Amino acid sequence: METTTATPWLTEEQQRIWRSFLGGTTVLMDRLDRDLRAAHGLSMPEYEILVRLSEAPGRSIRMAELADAVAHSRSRVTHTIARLERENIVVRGQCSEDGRGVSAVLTDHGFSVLEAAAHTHVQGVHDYLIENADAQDFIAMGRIMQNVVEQLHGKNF
Amino acid sequence: METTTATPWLTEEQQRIWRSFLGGTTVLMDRLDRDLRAAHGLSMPEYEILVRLSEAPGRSIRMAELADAVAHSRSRVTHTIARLERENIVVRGQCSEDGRGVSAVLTDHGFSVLEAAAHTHVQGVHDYLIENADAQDFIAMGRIMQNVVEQLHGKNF
DNA sequence: AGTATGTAGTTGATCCTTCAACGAGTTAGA
DNA sequence: TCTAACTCGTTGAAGGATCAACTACATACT
Repeated sequence: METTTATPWLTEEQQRIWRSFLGGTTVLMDRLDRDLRAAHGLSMPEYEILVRLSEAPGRSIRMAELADAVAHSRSRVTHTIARLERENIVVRGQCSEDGRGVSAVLTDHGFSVLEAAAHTHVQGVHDYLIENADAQDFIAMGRIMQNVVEQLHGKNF
Repeated sequence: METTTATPWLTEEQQRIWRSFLGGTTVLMDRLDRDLRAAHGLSMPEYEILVRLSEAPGRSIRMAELADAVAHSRSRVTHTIARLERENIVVRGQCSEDGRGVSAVLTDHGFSVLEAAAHTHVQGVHDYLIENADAQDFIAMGRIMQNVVEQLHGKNF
C-alpha cells in the first residue's frame, strides 16, 4: 500500500514571497515594456531578440536557435521577425548548408535602433530593479533563477 | 555647468543575473500557465483573480479594486471576468452605495474549480521555484521583489 | 534508390491584451 | 442647482501570442 504524495502547501512566508515575486515581475516587465515602446517603438520580446542578434557572429542567428535562446515558440519568433522585417530592423537570409534553414540578420538600421533602446532598457533595469536590491540579495536571486532556467528550459513535460 | 547623467551600464555579473531573471521568469510563468490550462482550463491571470476573490469577504470584489490587486488594466479585467462569467465561475453583481460600481463574485462552482487548480499551482510553485532555491536566497528574492512592487505598483510615469 | 521519420519554418484561425473612445454615475465648486 | 471634472466600468478594433496544420528539406533505414 502506497501513501499518496500530499500537495506540499506553502507557509505564510513562502506565500508572501511568491506574491511579491508575481506582483513584482508583473509591474517590472510591464514598466520596462512601456518605457521601451514609448521611446523606441520596441516591445520587450522584440528587444530581447535584437540583443541576441547583435551579439551573434554576423549579427545573424537561425530561427530555431533564436527561438530557443529567448524561450519562445518557433511560431512566435516567425511572427515577431516578420514584424521587425517590415520595419527594416531585421532581414531574413537563406542558410547555407541546410536548405530548410532561415536566419534572421540585424540590419544597420536595426543595430542603431537597438543601441538607442539599450540605454532606455538598461536605465530601467537599473532604476527599477538593481536600485531596489541589496547587492547580496541580487546575487541570491541570480542563483535561484539560474537554477530555474536549468531545470525548466526547453522541457515541455 | 552640469555633467549629464551617463547611462549606468551593467557589470558582467549584473547582466548575467538579469538574463537569468528574464529567462527564469519566462520559463517559470510559461510552465505554471501550461500546467494550469492543461489540468483545469485556467490561465495564470485568471487563477490570480480567482484567488483574490476567494479571499475577499463575500467572495466578492469591485472591478477597479480587483484590477489594482492583480496589477492589470481595468479593460483587461472586464474582458477576463466576461470570459469567466461565461463559464459560470464568476457572476457580476451591482454594487450598493455606488451606482457605477460592479463587483465580481466567485460562484460555488468557481470556488471548487479554484480549489482543484490550487493543488496544481502550489505544486508547481514548489517544484519549479522553491525546490530550486536555498531558503535564505528565497527570502532575499522576496525582499527585492517587495521593494520593486512598492516602487512601481500603480505608477504609470 | 526508395521510403519513413524527423526537423525547420511558415501560415491562418483563435484567443488574449491593449488602446482609445464612450456612457453613466459621482463629487466639488460657482 | 447647475456645471465641470473626475471615476467606474464597458466596448470594439487592432496588435500580439498560441495552436494545429502544412510544406519543404534532411536523415536514417531497408
